[in-house]
Amino acid sequence: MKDKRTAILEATLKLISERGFHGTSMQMVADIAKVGAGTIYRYFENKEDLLSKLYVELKIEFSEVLLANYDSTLSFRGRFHNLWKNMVHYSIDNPQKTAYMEQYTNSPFCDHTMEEIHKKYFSKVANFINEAITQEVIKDVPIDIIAIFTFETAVALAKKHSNGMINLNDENIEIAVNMCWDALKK
Amino acid sequence: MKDKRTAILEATLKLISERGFHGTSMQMVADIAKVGAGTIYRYFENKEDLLSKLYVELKIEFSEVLLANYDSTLSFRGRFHNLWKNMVHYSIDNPQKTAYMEQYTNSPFCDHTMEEIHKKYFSKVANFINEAITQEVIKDVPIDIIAIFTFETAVALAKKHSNGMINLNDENIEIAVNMCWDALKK
DNA sequence: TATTAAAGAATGAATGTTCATTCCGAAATT
DNA sequence: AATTTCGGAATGAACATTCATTCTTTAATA
Repeated sequence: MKDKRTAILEATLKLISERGFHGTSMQMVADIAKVGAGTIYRYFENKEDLLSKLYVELKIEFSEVLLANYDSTLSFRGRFHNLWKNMVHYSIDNPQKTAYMEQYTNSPFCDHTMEEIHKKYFSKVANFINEAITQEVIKDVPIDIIAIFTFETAVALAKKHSNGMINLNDENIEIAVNMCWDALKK
Repeated sequence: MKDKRTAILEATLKLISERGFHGTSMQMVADIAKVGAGTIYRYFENKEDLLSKLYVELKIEFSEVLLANYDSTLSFRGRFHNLWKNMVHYSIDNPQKTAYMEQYTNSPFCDHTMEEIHKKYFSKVANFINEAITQEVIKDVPIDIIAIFTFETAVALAKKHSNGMINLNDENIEIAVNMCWDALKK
């Protein structure tokens, strides 16, 4: 039988991605997780702790996906294409996780504590970018600006796809990744 | 003395941008607006209605800012630069409004009703983009993809600036708008 | 048997909303 | 001009409900 902590996290993800923070009570989480309400407090300090732990776990998973097929024999452009497409495919395939992360990021829950988490888990991606800058393959621009053009566009595209507002088929993904690369390349 | 409806909207903006939906009660709004709690319900059906009306008003204001200095004698590139910079400057100068809109967009409050609102108020911007596509100045790509590369990057940059995570000085803005144009141009 | 885990009813604080009442300016009446 | 009447805007205490969290009891485990 599934571990209760995991069941609680999965229930939280499902409920909050569909109904938002304000629309999700601890009782609902307990019901969906098929767990007593009090049990949640054996695994998490309180609601805020639960939300924050879930966010961090999702971000770590996300950061690992990005470099899943990293291949240093490829050109920077090739590696970037892989990384970017990984991001889009993950976001499309996991709409609830994407919605949750976006919601959390834009809430006051997400304080400056999270910056360190981001720095820590995305350090390899940062190294890759910095290397590309050093080798004058992409523009010499503050890395946070590069990150925005890379991450935000991919996630936003996937969100709009999940909303049914655009159709992100392979052709459109190819178009988009090339637009992104055009923005970055020297 | 300031009109009460406006006072309520301003209080809501301030509180929710700082404390989020869940952290803002109607009583708090009433206190900040210096209004009785019941008075809110003379102007808005309920909390959801208040949040939605505020969002629509902000979006309309935003859409008007974009084309404030529209000048059809300029090149497409020139017009795009103006539009994009308007967006960034507005987002930087109005961090609370930006935070509120982002929070609302990523919440389940924001349903498909809002799509029509967006379509309506951003139609002039859409016309501009479509014209640029027709004249083969920018890539022939679904307009929603263009929109994401334009809007999301600008707003995300401004948000990170307001967080203190990057410093969006004039130089960086110039860099960023050029990156954006590189993504779009044919 | 002793210890830990789980459950879910109980609790008290907080929330959105309502509604009986007050207030205020303008019109009507004297 | 002075007084009364009137309408609706504004109020905020009161209400039912919901919520996060705690507590007590029961079950499982070693």
